[in-house]
Amino acid sequence: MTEVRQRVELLEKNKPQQERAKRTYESILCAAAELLVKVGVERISTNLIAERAGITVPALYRYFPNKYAVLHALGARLMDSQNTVFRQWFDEYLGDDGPKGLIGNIDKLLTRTYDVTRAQVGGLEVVQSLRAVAPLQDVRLSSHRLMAAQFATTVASLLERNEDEQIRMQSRLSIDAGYAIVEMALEDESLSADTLLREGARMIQLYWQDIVISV
Amino acid sequence: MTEVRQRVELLEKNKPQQERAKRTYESILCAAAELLVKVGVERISTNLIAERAGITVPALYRYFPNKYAVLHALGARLMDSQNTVFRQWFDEYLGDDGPKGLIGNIDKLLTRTYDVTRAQVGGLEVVQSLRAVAPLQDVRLSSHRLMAAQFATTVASLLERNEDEQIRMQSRLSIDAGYAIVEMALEDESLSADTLLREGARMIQLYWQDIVISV
DNA sequence: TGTACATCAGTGAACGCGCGTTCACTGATGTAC
DNA sequence: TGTACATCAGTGAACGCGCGTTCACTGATGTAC
Repeated sequence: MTEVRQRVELLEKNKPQQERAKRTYESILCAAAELLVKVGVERISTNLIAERAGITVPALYRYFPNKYAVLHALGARLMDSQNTVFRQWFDEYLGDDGPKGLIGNIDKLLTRTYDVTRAQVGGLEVVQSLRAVAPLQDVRLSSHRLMAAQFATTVASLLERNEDEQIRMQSRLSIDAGYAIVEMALEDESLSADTLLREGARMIQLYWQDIVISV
Repeated sequence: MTEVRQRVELLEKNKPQQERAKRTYESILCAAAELLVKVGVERISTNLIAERAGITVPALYRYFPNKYAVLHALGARLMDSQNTVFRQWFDEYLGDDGPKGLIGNIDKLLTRTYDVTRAQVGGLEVVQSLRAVAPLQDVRLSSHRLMAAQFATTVASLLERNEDEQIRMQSRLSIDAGYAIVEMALEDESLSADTLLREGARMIQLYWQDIVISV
């Protein structure tokens, strides 16, 4: 999605420095998250955000150039949480017995990712917006690419295999499948998140067992 | 996602009857699809759609009560195509040797779904909008539920197993995983769609081989 | 400890614009006779 | 084959409203002396 469409400034303007300003900044992000749930991406506006945050619109413009920058900040924060979860999981289960520690504990990763996304107000809506709004797509994509790269490098070295195109692709596929399963569990409330995540993890696990065996 | 948020009328108003009206109707859907690509869900409007379709706004209101109804029609049409692809694949590969015909040919299903989605202008953007816009979410969910139900019923009977909660969930998981992989191939152009779909199909296939064995 | 002052933070008011929506209307189509 | 007429399809003009954005301004905070 490197195509151009509409270029939009996503960089934030002034950083909040004083205590009061930091509270304002947070209340903007918080209001935006709530509105994402309440009215959706298609209806959210700087006016609505400022009103809900209890400030005037020019105060919002002090920190963000437009609504996309607000969503960007919100998305970047969530991707950060997810990356952190991944890194912690990775460090925790990367044992001495090759890639088995990782492959055998994918359910933990999915569950923790589910929990951390669910914990943030509007977590699911943020992810969906990152997907649907073109200027924000790179936030999600580069997060996934980062994790996939880390996974690929480590697993390749554990298997004493070259880190080739194939294993990078397999890693990326697994990362995205994992997130798709988490999103599915969040989207469809008629399903049991628990069993869904467990089965989803099993699917990815079986895939990697097959890859490992065939080496 | 049965929560209320904003209720929006999605039913279409007058059906086009005359030849000219059918062309108008089509040009509305076509313009909407193009605009979804060009400006995104957050910016699309009845004004823009009418302008691009070469008609005036009241003409659009003759057929649709609002922009959500237009997106709904667009989404329903795509889901229909995907359902048709699924049904055809299902009938084609449902052989006499149990579920092997289906399980062994998941790559065909993914490829055809990819092709049909790619063929529609704004196909990916439509799917992403169905996800991100709350009043439209049921279109996608019920499509996936339908396919999952069909798959579950058939596979359960082929395995001479009860169609219980578990096999329904496993079917649903597979359906959604499949679509996630197709969307991934459409989203990230830096990946080879071909190999991605093949590997993704293999992941789902290994999952079902394991389910079949454990009976 | 007190205060003057620089800088940071937020306000009120205003703007032009595109949005969704509706109205009474004109024009196009198709068919009954 | 021609035409009158009912119905279908699309128009032009208008509306109030919320949007994004900017301005000169007031008020709050923190610190140098």
